[in-house]
Amino acid sequence: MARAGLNTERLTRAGAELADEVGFDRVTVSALARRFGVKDASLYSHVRSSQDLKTRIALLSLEELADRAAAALAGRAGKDALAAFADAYRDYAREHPGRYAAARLELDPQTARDSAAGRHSQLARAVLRGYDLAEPDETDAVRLLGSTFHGYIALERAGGFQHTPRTSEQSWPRIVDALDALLRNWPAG
Amino acid sequence: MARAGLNTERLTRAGAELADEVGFDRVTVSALARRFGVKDASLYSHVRSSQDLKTRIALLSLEELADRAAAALAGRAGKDALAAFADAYRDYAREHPGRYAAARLELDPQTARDSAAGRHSQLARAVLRGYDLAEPDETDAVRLLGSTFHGYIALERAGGFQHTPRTSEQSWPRIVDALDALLRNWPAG
DNA sequence: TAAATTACCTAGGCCTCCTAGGCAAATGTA
DNA sequence: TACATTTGCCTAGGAGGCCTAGGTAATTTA
Repeated sequence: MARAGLNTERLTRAGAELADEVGFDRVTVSALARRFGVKDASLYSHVRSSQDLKTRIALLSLEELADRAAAALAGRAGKDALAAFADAYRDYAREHPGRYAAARLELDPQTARDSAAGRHSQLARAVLRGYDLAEPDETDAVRLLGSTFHGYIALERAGGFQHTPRTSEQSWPRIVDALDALLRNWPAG
Repeated sequence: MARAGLNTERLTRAGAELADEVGFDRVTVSALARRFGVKDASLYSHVRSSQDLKTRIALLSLEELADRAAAALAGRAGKDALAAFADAYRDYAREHPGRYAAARLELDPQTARDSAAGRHSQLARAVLRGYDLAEPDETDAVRLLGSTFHGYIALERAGGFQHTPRTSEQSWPRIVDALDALLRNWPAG
């Protein structure tokens, strides 16, 4: 019989696509096998477990997201950079909801260290170079930005902003404005 | 044979405890049945499905969390209220990680309307009464607060703040300071 | 071209979700 | 108190997901 030509990389990519189509939590070994027209057991030559598959999708997504954020920041500074950074995350989450969810998967510490997570905080620090923050304020500001963007995207995706006439679209740039103002006037310790 | 004395309420409470012990995503009908020493099938007289059980745990948690936030706000205003509100969420997440995760479950629109979610945004608006924001800034500020607190707690729980010497404990009050400063100096549209 | 490797298979075990139908305990009624 | 009704939990069983062991056929290497 002809072979399907599976390998870890292809499975990971197909898993990411599947996540975007049906949701990250619905990515299963069985569903992925079905997509390739092979039996579940066949996937275990390429992927150790269902958890391993999900982790690989998470790592892929973190890389993609870091690439996007880096591209968005190139040549920008100050508020411009802040807005571009913010939009890079939000746009990725809208275009690739499954991958974005994957990027939020809890990784074990070692895997996290080997991931693109470090690039993400470097990029956030790059945004802050346009403002005037000394340590430890810079670290706190990085945390604030990450928290706010992630939190907003999560609440938006969960439909949390649909109960008032003001759209999520309208609030978003104003929240970026507010963060910009805050970073320019960070309170003294 | 003696009966276990199950009912929807007891199952929901036990499910919430189970969530805190093993994680919300590990709450299963089987695990809950085991805890009561009955067969899985027996639970279906009290709960329609696994999803139904999880939704009930989510609603319970949202109520509890709103109660806590309301109690924290009583008699406070301004930055005091902001800090108490923030701490109420974070403390609940630490004491009841499974319930907190449950409270973030995506609810269908009707269920969300019937939930305590509305109380949560009312409480956030109460915090903002200590600041001087007109609509639509107030709505945007509510969204910012919700996003930031939720995002921070999520990143903290995922171990996202463990890669630098600055602890999450140190950053948190500074982020509350920063939000207070921002609310006092909200940028003009 | 033969040997070694690799890709996928079958078979089967375990777990979770959920339905159907049954019996026995608790509760209501005469 | 006796019977009827309701209700709580049961057994049986199907479907689907995860994963292992062991096999065979396709491909690559020597």
